[in-house]
Amino acid sequence: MNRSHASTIYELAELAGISASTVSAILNGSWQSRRISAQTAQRVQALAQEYRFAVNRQASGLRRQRSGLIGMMIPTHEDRFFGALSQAFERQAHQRGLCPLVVSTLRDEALEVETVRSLIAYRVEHLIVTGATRPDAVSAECLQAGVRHVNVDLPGKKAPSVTSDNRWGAAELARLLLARSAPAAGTGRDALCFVGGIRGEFATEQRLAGVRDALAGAGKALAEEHILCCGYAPEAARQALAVLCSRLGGLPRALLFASGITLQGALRFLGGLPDAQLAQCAFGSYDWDPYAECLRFPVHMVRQNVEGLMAEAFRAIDGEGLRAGQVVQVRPQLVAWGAPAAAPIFSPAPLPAPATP
Amino acid sequence: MNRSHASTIYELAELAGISASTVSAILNGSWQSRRISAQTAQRVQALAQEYRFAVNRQASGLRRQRSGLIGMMIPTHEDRFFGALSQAFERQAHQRGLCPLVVSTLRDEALEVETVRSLIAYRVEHLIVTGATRPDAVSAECLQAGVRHVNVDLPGKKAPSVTSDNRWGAAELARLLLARSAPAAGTGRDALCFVGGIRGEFATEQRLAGVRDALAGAGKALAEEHILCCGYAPEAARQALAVLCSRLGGLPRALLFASGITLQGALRFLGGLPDAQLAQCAFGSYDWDPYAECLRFPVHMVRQNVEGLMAEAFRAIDGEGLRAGQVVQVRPQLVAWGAPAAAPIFSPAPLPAPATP
DNA sequence: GTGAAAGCGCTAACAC
DNA sequence: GTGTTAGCGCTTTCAC
Repeated sequence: MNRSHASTIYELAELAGISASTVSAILNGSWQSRRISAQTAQRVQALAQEYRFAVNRQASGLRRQRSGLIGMMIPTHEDRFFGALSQAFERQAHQRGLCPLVVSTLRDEALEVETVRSLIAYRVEHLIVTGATRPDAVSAECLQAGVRHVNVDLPGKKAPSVTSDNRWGAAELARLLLARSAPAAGTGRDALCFVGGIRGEFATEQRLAGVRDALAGAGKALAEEHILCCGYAPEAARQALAVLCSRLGGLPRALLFASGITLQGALRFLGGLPDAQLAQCAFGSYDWDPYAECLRFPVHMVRQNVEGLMAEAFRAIDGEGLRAGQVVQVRPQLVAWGAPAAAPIFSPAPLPAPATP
Repeated sequence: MNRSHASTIYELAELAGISASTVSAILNGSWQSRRISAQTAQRVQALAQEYRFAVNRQASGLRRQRSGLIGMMIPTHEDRFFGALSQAFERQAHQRGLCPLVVSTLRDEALEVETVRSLIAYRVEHLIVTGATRPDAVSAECLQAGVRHVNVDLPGKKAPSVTSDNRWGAAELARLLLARSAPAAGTGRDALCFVGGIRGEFATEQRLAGVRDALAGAGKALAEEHILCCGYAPEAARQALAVLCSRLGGLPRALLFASGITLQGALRFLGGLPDAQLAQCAFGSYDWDPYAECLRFPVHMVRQNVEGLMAEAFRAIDGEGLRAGQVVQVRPQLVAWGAPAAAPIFSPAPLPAPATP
């Protein structure tokens, strides 16, 4: 054991002149209850520090039947919402002393199942499933393996679920869009149109319900031809919007995008339009993006409460109340364009004395 | 073993009426070389499928001395560049049959070291370290543990590194900004200013060097007072920009932002300015964001080659040539504003016959 | 206060 | 072609 690389507790024990079981107790914090002298404990800890000794978590996990891992599945890393969710997840996992495992599944059913199997093989203690296309297929795997889990964003029937209060959020946003846009009576453009998302999917249908609530409150209805659920690919959104506009003969009175990705795709089309045309439409997006606050035209947004969603998810994992199939809704925040920025307008002043270099 | 939950290969073996080692060989693919009959193999595979059996990777990892895990550290998930990098990482890890482990370290030195220790404890086979504030401290841990690793984005001395070709990219961008902006001779505003990043940090200094190259080519120099390295927090960028403008008496001729995050912060300030003022300045960002293509004002961008960076990183991990301290540069792409979008402009036409609903 | 020893679930060398 | 067996590095009961 004279190499500088003590790689097992046995080697470390030998260096310290004590037994492996004592070292083990010291390194995993159970030494107090074993009444090991503070002196030996310190000596071993110093030694471990010096050799940068890292306990083998595979071995300890195997023995203790606890991996210390917690998993999260997301559709993609390239999305602000899921990025923020990952960050909140990591923070809370860390707080509980668990090692977070974030994996993306690209909204692919087969990959979702494959991934959950892999996570189970590594014996994750819990799993948070976000935006799954088939949450119940994922749940089936978890249930078989006895892994406690929660759905976030998109709910399922076989596990507790936490979602954004889509209906409320969409209704608020739609009301705002109506208030900020002018009727275009007589033209084919006097409509609020919904773009993006997937028909039949929970979040989409809830958001549509919210839009209907808002329209009903204004004595209007949502016609089928004003619903363009083209999925979550940016290019599909661009195309759907182009078709819509050529059908209507211009932009509708208001556009509500189902997600940040949808807005992103729509911008490819909108970016090419002259300001005069853009001014005829009120834009809203169910998802928030800092850049969208500074576009050429106003976009109102709904910002999901990421920390709130994760907090509820962890509560569900702790077994606090929620049962399979139950859904907790977390209210998002309406970010009206121009309202919160409050950036002090810079007023050109006579050149002040230059600050000393 | 009459519960429906076979959780070890022993239970599965009993169900199949054969030995555990045979089951093991069948499940991990080594059965061909053990000349196990295709028949038994099929039988066991079917059984495993039926019971959704998942081999315990902690145990197999322990035994084989191979965890099957590969780690990646990133500063944050809430960033388009690192999000894209994570996605590319996952794809390539998956391709090699490794389970990807992405963890964020919030540009915090202590957290970086803590995290790498944790990953080593789980016995990751390799590690990709991106945007680390102290890559060499991370390397020290890896070297001690014998974990092969690469730095990406920010290089280190103790491991091979892969970075964006910052100097080239920044020079191209700066040249474009000069070409797209008008001199403001005689005023204090006739300057290209650099905002964001950290003085002394590799990427920042390289980008500054690129800017100097471009300026030199135009017979100009970069004055210290036009360099505002305020770190990577959006709010700091907003503030730095506000101070700069009140010092100069307006926006400078051109602004080059060190990162997407910096641009994001700057927008909080720029968003409050009237169009006339914005028109006096050319904007550029070293990082790409789809939203930024549709702002009220033109922003030119440098888009890093994420797939290329990861491909080089994996090559380095495979031990292909690179030595500790060596740096490979991957050339990014210049995205000039207005150039690539090519979104067909919608021309308002007489309302066409409505598509059948 | 500390050590010896069994076993977590798997793999691989060896035996037949 | 398949089974037996000895660990991988750790934790934990029990013994002293």
